[in-house]
Amino acid sequence: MKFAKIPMATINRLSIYMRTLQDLLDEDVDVISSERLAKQCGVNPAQIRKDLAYFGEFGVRGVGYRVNDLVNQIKEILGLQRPWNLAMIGLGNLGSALIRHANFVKHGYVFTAAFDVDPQKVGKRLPTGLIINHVDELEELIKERDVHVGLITTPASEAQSIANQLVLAGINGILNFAPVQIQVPDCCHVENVDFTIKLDSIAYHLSSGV
Amino acid sequence: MKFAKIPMATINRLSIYMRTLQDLLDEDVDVISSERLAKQCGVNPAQIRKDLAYFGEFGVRGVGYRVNDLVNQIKEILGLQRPWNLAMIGLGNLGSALIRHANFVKHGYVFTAAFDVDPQKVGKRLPTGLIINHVDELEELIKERDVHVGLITTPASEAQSIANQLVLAGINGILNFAPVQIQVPDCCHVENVDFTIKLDSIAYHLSSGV
DNA sequence: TCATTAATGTGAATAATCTCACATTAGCGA
DNA sequence: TCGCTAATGTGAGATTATTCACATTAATGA
Ligand SMILES: NC(=O)c1ccc[n+]([C@@H]2O[C@H](COP(=O)([O-])OP(=O)(O)OC[C@H]3O[C@@H](n4cnc5c(N)ncnc54)[C@H](O)[C@@H]3O)[C@@H](O)[C@H]2O)c1
Ligand SMILES: NC(=O)c1ccc[n+]([C@@H]2O[C@H](COP(=O)([O-])OP(=O)(O)OC[C@H]3O[C@@H](n4cnc5c(N)ncnc54)[C@H](O)[C@@H]3O)[C@@H](O)[C@H]2O)c1
Repeated sequence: MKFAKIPMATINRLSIYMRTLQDLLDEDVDVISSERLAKQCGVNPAQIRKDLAYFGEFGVRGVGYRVNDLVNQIKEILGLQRPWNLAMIGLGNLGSALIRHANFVKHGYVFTAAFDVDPQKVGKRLPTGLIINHVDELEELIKERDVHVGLITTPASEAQSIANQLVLAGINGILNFAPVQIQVPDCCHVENVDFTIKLDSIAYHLSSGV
Repeated sequence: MKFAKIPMATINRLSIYMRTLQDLLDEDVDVISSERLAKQCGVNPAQIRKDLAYFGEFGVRGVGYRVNDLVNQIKEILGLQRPWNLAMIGLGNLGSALIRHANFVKHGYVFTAAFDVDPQKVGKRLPTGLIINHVDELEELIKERDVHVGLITTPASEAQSIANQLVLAGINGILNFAPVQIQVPDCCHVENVDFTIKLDSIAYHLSSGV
């Protein structure tokens, strides 16, 4: 089953499996079957086995998966055995809430740069110790601090312009929180986060006969 | 094409179309073809036509779609022609950032209740004027204020317990920001928001040969 | 050592989703 | 009025994703 094209959905599920497995580790669970893991993750057991089968054989037949090993295997698959450096662009309500959130560090993501245009904010030191720089210094600092991924939390009107600057600075991954579709060259991978889409989906389900 | 089962993916895309169309309205665009809209939304033109075809015929052959009409049609489909009342549970970093965000109101979502357990927070008035109540009063106030959807922004350890309380209070829709899979009866629709999954996906793409 | 067992790994079947290609039709101008 | 044009609406086909079902195999204990 090697070298097949990997479904995007598989990659996303691997993240979910990993989080659940990490919780299980905290509860001192050593081994888990695809059936039990599936129940906790809300998926089909065969789905888990198939997802993993794209990358190798990680289980023990008749036994299940060793939780600790599987976490490491999934980290390896996703490229999370190394730290990733992040830059936040836009330190408003959302950007500030995100950057102080401990969960990122826990998963190997480190903010090594933060940018804004507001003179009130530029120069300030964040709780993490990081200093907010002016967006004019974006290209220089992104290269200097080896930033891999940019998080856009500016107003929507600025998002495309920021994306352009990030691409110019050599960034290949963007997590965009602004509610616009940004255009980038193929070399750059964009993921969008938009909560209101999820709310709309709930509204639809509540309206249309549940 | 009526009365077919509607793909979940279609519902999510309708939200995206709607946002893009609203932007177009602001730019005084009256009419748009599926081709142009598709480009802006990053999808296939036939996809848009098919998505809309599940619900009726909204375009004009040879011309395109009237932007204003289509926005209204999509709102109708998604159940957004009426306001939805939200409750935020957990007014920490994330909850506070979200509740002061103007975008929700713009899309017809109104926070009518906010809950926490922290004595420092309970009783305080938010910028919107809403007062934070103790989570003990959750059931009572949710019924009283006709809340339809609950947003969980408590620590992960509390999320399941809050979900249980929301269900007991009669809530049928939950937007969960805590990084755990919560279990609810079928009558309740849950959507999860987890940014780190998106980051993992970016990490995967950056690692595996781009 | 070898049968038993339990849960994996996977080919095949099914289901869901997307894309193509084109017949259809509203609007427009001659 | 009628033909032309441009873009919709949609059946059929292609693709992608999920689930089933079972052959396979590591561990265990008699
Ligand atoms: N806050 C939320 O809960 C929330 C929810 C969903 C989406 N969003 C989106 O996230 C984005 C940020 O939301 P927010 O509530 O934090 O807004 P905000 O206004 O509080 O913050 C925006 C920040 O971006 C800075 N900024 C503006 N232009 C800039 C530029 N060119 N370069 C760098 N920085 C710049 C501003 O100075 C400000 O600090 C918006 O696009 C919003 O729609 C926010
Ligand atoms: N902040 C982020 O950027 C971010 C990002 C991703 C996910 N999340 C998740 O969102 C959740 C909240 O994150 P945060 O950074 O705002 O945390 P936080 O600690 O700042 O806020 C949590 C709030 O919940 C309240 N709370 C605790 N128990 C409660 C209960 N039983 N009932 C009601 N309120 C209760 C606390 O008093 C606090 O105000 C966490 O699950 C976190 O993992 C946060």
